[in-house]
Amino acid sequence: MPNPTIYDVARAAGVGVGTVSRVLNNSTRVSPETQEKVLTAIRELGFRRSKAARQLSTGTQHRNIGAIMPYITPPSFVERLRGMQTALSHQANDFNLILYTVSEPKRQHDQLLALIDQSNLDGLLITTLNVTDEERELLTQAGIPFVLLSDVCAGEPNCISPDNIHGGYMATQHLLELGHRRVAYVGDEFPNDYGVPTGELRYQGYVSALEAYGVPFHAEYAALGVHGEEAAYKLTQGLLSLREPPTAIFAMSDIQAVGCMLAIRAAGLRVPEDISVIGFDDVQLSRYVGLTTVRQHLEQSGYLGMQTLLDLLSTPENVKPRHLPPLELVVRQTTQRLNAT
Amino acid sequence: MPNPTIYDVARAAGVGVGTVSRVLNNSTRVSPETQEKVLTAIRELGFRRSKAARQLSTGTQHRNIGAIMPYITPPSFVERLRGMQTALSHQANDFNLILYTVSEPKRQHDQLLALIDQSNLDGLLITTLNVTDEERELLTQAGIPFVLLSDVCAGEPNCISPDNIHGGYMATQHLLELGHRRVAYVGDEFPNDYGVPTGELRYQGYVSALEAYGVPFHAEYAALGVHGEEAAYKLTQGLLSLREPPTAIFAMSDIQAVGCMLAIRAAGLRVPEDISVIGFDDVQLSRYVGLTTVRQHLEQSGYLGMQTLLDLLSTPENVKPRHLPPLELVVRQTTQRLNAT
DNA sequence: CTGTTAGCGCGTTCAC
DNA sequence: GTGAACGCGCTAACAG
Repeated sequence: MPNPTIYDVARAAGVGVGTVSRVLNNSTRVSPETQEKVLTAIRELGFRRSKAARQLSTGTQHRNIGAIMPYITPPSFVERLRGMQTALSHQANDFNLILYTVSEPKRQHDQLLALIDQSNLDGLLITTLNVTDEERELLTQAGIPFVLLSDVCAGEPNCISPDNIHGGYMATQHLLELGHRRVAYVGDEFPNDYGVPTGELRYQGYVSALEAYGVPFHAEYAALGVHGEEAAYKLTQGLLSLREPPTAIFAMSDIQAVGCMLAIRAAGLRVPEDISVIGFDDVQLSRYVGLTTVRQHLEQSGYLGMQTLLDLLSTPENVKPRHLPPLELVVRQTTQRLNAT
Repeated sequence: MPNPTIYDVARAAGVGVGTVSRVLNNSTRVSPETQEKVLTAIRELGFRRSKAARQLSTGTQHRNIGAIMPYITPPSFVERLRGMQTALSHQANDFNLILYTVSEPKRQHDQLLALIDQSNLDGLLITTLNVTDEERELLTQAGIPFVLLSDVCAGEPNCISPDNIHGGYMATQHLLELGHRRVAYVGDEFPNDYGVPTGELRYQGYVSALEAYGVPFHAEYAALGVHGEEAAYKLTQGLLSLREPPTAIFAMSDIQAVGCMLAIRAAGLRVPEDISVIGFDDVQLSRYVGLTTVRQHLEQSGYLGMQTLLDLLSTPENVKPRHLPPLELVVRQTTQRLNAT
């Protein structure tokens, strides 16, 4: 008997199901001896009551909101997650937040299908993941409202996303304004495994800033690789070994900027005296290491995403799109004027 | 009509519930016109099918594991969370991970009760939170196995926890071995809001190391406050303004160590030339800032905690306690021999 | 105090 | 193709 029910327990204990239910909910008084009989029966059968049946019977609907993202390793994802959780605790305490990560990029589609099929979700927050039209259709068909926190949905009301092209422009502009001309870019290769163009957009911003300032683009200054600090470290080593190494680097994320700085220092050079570095995101870490960066209000984007989703759940007809504050240049200690020292 | 059912939909569409069910699962063929009728009825009524009923009927049990922690702000919590998630994706893909944070310490008990009462959980991972005997009793009574990742359960099989006293000793010992005698401690005040003695234990390690090395304890070197980088910053300022400031600081967490370093540098002093700093945890951040620390394998502790819980769920009778690797001293660039420069 | 029974909302046979 | 039953496991209201 794989899944014993209260009936099995009742039979084993020689009582009625009502009695079993009572001891389960230790509600009304049950005689100590029958209570004991029931308890032992439960133990021996390994009985565990079905949540579904309980919910159905009591009418207590559990509301679940899923948050799916590639992983929770880079701080930027965690900060968004925190924003979501905060919004939930502020506005809707009766929702569960279920965390999903994509174990493998190839499995993303299957995982999404599983989520939809299980249909256990009332809403879904999709972070930095591409969603095909077919998947959107399945989601809406399954009645699961969703909000996207990525660049694949710009302009849609259920989309929270900064202007990454502009952000890339801002970062590069900052370096150019400081007099740098040999400005390198370190970022994700594109298209990436998750089909999200964030890296490409920031790169575009980089290219167009160079153009705007009349600085010729050099392909060797564009160092693209997988995401993360380690990869950025290696890419930077490559940059440093150029016959004309850059005097400034724009890394498309703070975590990659940290990798750059580590590589620069490992090579015996100083930041910013020898090479300026600017990142992107402004995660907490950046304050600690004094990194100049472009702030994209990550936590708030999670917060707004959750708010939008809750709107979608309560008043689907009438959701006003919520907007992120504009990107901000945050100047700290890793950038300086060319030849200032 | 707040919660329309398939019956309502069927009536509105002038069909039977079976048909509605069919279009819902777009299984067997339904005539396009009736399909349309049903769809519009669904839309107009705002019908959403009950997950509970569906689960009950299909027999698909959803398995949920809860992870509750005070917050997800400090990286140490996130790293444990990541370990849990990884273990889940490795060993049991059919479990959901539901994240709970304690909005207010006072509400901790109520939130736990709500979790138990909703009884939506198959298991619970409790991180850095104190659990009273009464709460444990309620949990077991509700048939919810749980694993504790904190210091309130040392020795129990469902407990994952490092030897924090020893860790505090190790950190302090490192500083003392380097010749420091004016060794300060920066850490959480105790008892803290969440009733967890971690801070107190590390502090005990600090005190006993001093004693072992024959270094008199000075109360003014023990700087206690709320958790976090900002508080550590201020505590350090206080330490620096002493007539005999410390030459070394043991901060009970890496994040607090960062606060110390920021304060030291803001005061125009250098780390480690003027003051050595050692932290505790070895979160990712610490590698980036070159912090000397005591590694407690946070991610792995989340991983082991989840494994233990899964054991508890599958073979309750036969769970072998899982052990964390021993604490490790990780020497980087924020500590040096007294007067070495 | 305790056994019995009627739903909870949906999926799924069955006959039609 | 479609409607009408039954059952999923549990709670609650009702008799006893």
